[in-house]
Formats: sequence, C-alpha cells, structure tokens
Amino acid sequence: MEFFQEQAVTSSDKAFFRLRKEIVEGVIPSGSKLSETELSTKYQVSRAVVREAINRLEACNIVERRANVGARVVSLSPEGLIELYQVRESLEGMAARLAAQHMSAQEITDLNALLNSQSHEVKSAELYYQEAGDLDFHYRIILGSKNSHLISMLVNGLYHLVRMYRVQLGMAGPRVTSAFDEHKHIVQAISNRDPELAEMLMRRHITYSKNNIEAKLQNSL
Amino acid sequence: MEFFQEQAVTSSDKAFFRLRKEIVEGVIPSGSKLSETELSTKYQVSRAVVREAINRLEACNIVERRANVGARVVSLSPEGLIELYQVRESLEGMAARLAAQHMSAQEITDLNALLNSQSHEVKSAELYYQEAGDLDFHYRIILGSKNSHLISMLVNGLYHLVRMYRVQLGMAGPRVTSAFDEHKHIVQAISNRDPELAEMLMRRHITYSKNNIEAKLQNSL
DNA sequence: AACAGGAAGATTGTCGACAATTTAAGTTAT
DNA sequence: ATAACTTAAATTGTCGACAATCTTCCTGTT
Repeated sequence: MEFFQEQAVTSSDKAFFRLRKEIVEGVIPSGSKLSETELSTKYQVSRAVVREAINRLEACNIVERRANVGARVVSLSPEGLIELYQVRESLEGMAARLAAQHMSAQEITDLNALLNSQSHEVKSAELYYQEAGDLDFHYRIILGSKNSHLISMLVNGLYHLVRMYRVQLGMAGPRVTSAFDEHKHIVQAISNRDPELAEMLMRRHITYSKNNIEAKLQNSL
Repeated sequence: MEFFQEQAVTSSDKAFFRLRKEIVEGVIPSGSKLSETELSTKYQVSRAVVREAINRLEACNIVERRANVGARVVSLSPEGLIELYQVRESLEGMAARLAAQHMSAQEITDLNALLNSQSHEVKSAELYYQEAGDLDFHYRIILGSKNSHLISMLVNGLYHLVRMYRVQLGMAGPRVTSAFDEHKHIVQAISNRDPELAEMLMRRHITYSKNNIEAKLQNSL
C-alpha cells in the first residue's frame, strides 16, 4: 500500500506508526482509553516511548489528552465528519489550485500515467482502487502544491482521520467509477494549467465524497 | 495581552509556553539549535520535560527535528512567509465564511463592541492596536467558525508562526488604520450573515497584509 | 438513604542514569 | 597534503524508579 514511506528510525517512531495503524483500522476502538503502562507492556518498550507516541497522536487530532488523566481515542461523530470535510474541501481545493501552478511537467505526466493504470483496475472491478488508489491520487496533488504547511497539515494531520472514518465505516461503495471520472477531470484541469477550475473541481469532488460517507454514517449509526 | 488563556497545568506546559514565547519574540534566534541538556539546566527542569516541549513545538512547525541529531528553530524566509500566508488566506477565509453562518448574535455584538473600542485607540494613534488588537479580532472570528479542526490548526499551529514573522520583522507600520477599516467591513458582512462576502473580504484583507509584510521582508533581508 | 470526607489503589508526570548514535578530532597511510 | 579510518566527546534516545495527581471505594455523619 504505502506510496510515501515514512521510515521509522527511532523506537518511538515504530510505536507511533503501529499505534496509529491500530487506531485507524479500529483494532483499538474509537473512544477507548489509552493506558501508557498497558501499551508499554504490549509493545515491549518503555513508557517514555509510548508516551511520546501518544503525544504525537494528539498533535494529529487522533487522540485527546487531559493532563493527569490520560488519553482517549477520538470518537467519530457526524459533526466531526462534517467539520473534517469542511477543512478538507478548503485545503485540498487550495492544493489543486497550487498544483495547477507548481507541478512540474514530469509530475503531471506521472499523474496521467497513474490515472491510466487505474483505469484498467476500475474497469476490471477491482475495488482495490477505492482505498489506496484514491489516496495516491490525492496525495500526489497535495505534494504538487509545493506548500510545506499545506502538505504537513494534510498528510500528517487530516488524512489519517479521513482514513479512520473511511475504514471504520466500511467504504466499499458504488462511488468508485464516478470518483474516477472526477479525478480525470481534475487532472485535465491541472494539465491545462487552469488553477481556478482545478480548485473548483476538487472542492466539488470532496463535497460528493462527503455526502457519500455521510449517508453511510446515517445507516451505521 | 493574552485574551485566550492557555493555562499551564503541568511542568511541560510551562516549559512549552516559555520556550515558544522566547522563540517567537526572537530571544532564541531563528535557525539556532535547541540543546536539550542546555535548556534543562536553564529552565531548572529535567530533560524529559524539555524534550516534550520541543516535541510540541515541532508539531507547531516552530522547530524542525532530525532523529539522533537535534532540533533547530525554523528559519524565516520569503518563501516560508508566502507559503504561510497562502494557507492563512484559505483557512481564515473559510473561518470568516463559517463565522458568518455560525456565530451567535451575542458573539457578533461583542465583536462590534471590540471594534468600537479599538476605534478610539486607532484615532488616538495607539499602535498597541497592531499587535494585540489585530490578533484579538482574528482570533474571535476563528473561534466563531465553530470548526474544531480549523481552530486547532490556526490557533495551535499557524498563528504563532505568523506572530514570529511579525515580531521579528518589527511590524509597526502605516497599515494600522486601513487594516481597521477592513476589519469593519468584515464584521459588517458577518453581521449581515453574508458568508461569501465575509470570506472574500477576509481573503483580501490577508492578501494586503501579506504584501505589507513582504515589503518589510525585502528591506530587512 | 444520601451525601460528605477521607484513605487506598491506580495512573500520569518527572527525574536521573544508562545505551545508542552522531559529530569532531586525531592518526595513519597513500 | 589529502583522504580514509579510528577513537573520543557530546548529544539524543530509552529505561526504570519515584513523586504528584486523579479515581474509586469505604467510612461516618446528618
């Protein structure tokens, strides 16, 4: 899966990645408490590294911590989802606009190639696309913006939360092909160096995505 | 000064606030290295709390850390400033739009009152306005958006960086009164519950602000 | 029976010491 | 003299133990 490898050098990194993965995938349920001692025995590391990992997760808005009390995994709610997608719409719209201005010709070529390769998968009904392919697409555009703050906020901050909502609500939906068409239009706008259109299409794309996941949320709650 | 009191409960909190303050105000110069041992003796606390404070500063994008090497205060650059104001324009524009929708009547009344009180200060040429008053204004609108992600990103993330640029470039400029007029128009749009106009005015306001600080940066570099 | 106060247990916060890694200096060989 | 290797110093990463705080349960009083 992972296209952009965050490589773990320190022990805290490993704990952070593992903990994040387990939370996003629901192995550790949302809303549950994170005990430092418990996790340190489970992961076979000292409490200090678990503590550091939890602190990082707090910075990602994946856990909430209260001083002298402890940390809890955030709980998913319709309001939280809406807030999340509101900022995502704004930030990714901006990313698409900047990408149309700043992506190199090579990067745009690669992006088109990615879409072509995914085209086959979509036709052959591989729903692998939904998860990884969609993330890959959005990820490249975010990087294409060349804005480090934007990249940091989206990649380190919001995206794991987005994935958390998706995974835990079981997103294998009928939106695969239509989302793919939207991706195509966005790439076309970027290829034409049309920032305004790219932003608008991206915002719309994310709004659709929000509506889709929102409907799922209604059912599963 | 501080309108929104972040109260320090733990020892790490205090270290974090103090360190952030010293960095933002340039007491610790940008680009310099942060030695954990050095700071722990200087602050009279253990290395663990300094370490935790530095980790939090990293999450704010105020320091950059490399594993097994150490942390450095970020260095200010024209590119960094532009990137910062790009996202600020997008996020605060969004905040203004949401504020026009979600602020309570009471909050809007308070906002108008704030502007009236500042009107006197501006006329009496108190340049106190520039720093605290401007921050207070923007801060209220951000909170008025009622979007927790947005609030977190701006308040915990970007704003201290913005202040860092301002303080270290010595922002006592001729923009005081014109900025005040822009604030007035924005509040008017919010009072009229006009989200689109509020967003547009806020984006323009921040663009002006960027141009202003950008000119300063040209001179002082 | 309900509520306030206080001990006991558990959890987080802080500390100093040790281990691992990087950086710098010093030495040797080409 | 330069380059590569080795070694030593300094810095960061990790650990286990102790201190402070919160939570829970128990006791006693109204």
